[in-house]
Amino acid sequence: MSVTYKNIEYQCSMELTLNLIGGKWKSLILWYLGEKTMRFSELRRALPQVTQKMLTQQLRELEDHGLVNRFVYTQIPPKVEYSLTEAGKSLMPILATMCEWGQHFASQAESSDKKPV
Amino acid sequence: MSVTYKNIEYQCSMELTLNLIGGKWKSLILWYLGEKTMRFSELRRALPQVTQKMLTQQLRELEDHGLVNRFVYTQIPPKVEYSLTEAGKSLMPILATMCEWGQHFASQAESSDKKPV
DNA sequence: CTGAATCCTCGTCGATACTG
DNA sequence: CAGTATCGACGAGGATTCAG
Repeated sequence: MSVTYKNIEYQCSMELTLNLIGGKWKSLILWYLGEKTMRFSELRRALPQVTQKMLTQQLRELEDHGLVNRFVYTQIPPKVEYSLTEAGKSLMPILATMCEWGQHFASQAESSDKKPV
Repeated sequence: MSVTYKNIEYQCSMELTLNLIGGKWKSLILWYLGEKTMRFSELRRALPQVTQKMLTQQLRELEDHGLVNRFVYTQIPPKVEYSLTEAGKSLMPILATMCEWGQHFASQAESSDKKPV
């Protein structure tokens, strides 16, 4: 039942998965990278509400967990491209399912929230 | 693309889903309740590492989000049973998939982490 | 352009004590 | 049994500045 990753033990492997994608912006980052490889500045434009610090941090963690590839072009000005690893790609169906579920849930909630006035 | 729930707007409905199940102990609680209805004290025993405060808090949130039913037996001593709503049950396949993915991911990582000494 | 480093705030969570 | 209330520690995360 329990799983260990990076010296951290989880009661259930589901917890591990949530930890990998549950970062504040990770799911969105993965989602964008799922469509195409992106440069750092592209991601910044795509996610304006994410501070640079957080974007860098989340990308580092994703890279560290082997979900994202970081490719540096050694040149001036610097250019860095991010893309999904195979592990990252294998996550996409889950994210897609969560996307659908969330949409359905929200529309259900909306109709039941609309109490008669 | 964006979704609103409880007056909070998410860029993607996937974020909403993560918010609903991403609480520190929510996934585990849902997982247990997925197998059977449980009393508060049963959950406590099943999740010893969760403080009573957190357990109550997470259950309240799950209930508030319509994922968990709370049924109070009006008696002395008190008895409260928690179970999944239909929405909560519909979440189980996602949790199961995350469980499998996490397990697979961990075993992959393990083999590649074992660097030759 | 892509980052690292610092400071500071604010929410989360654990520990503890109390209640119907 | 099933909570609520309060306090304090801790860390995530934002704003800003500096660097290669």
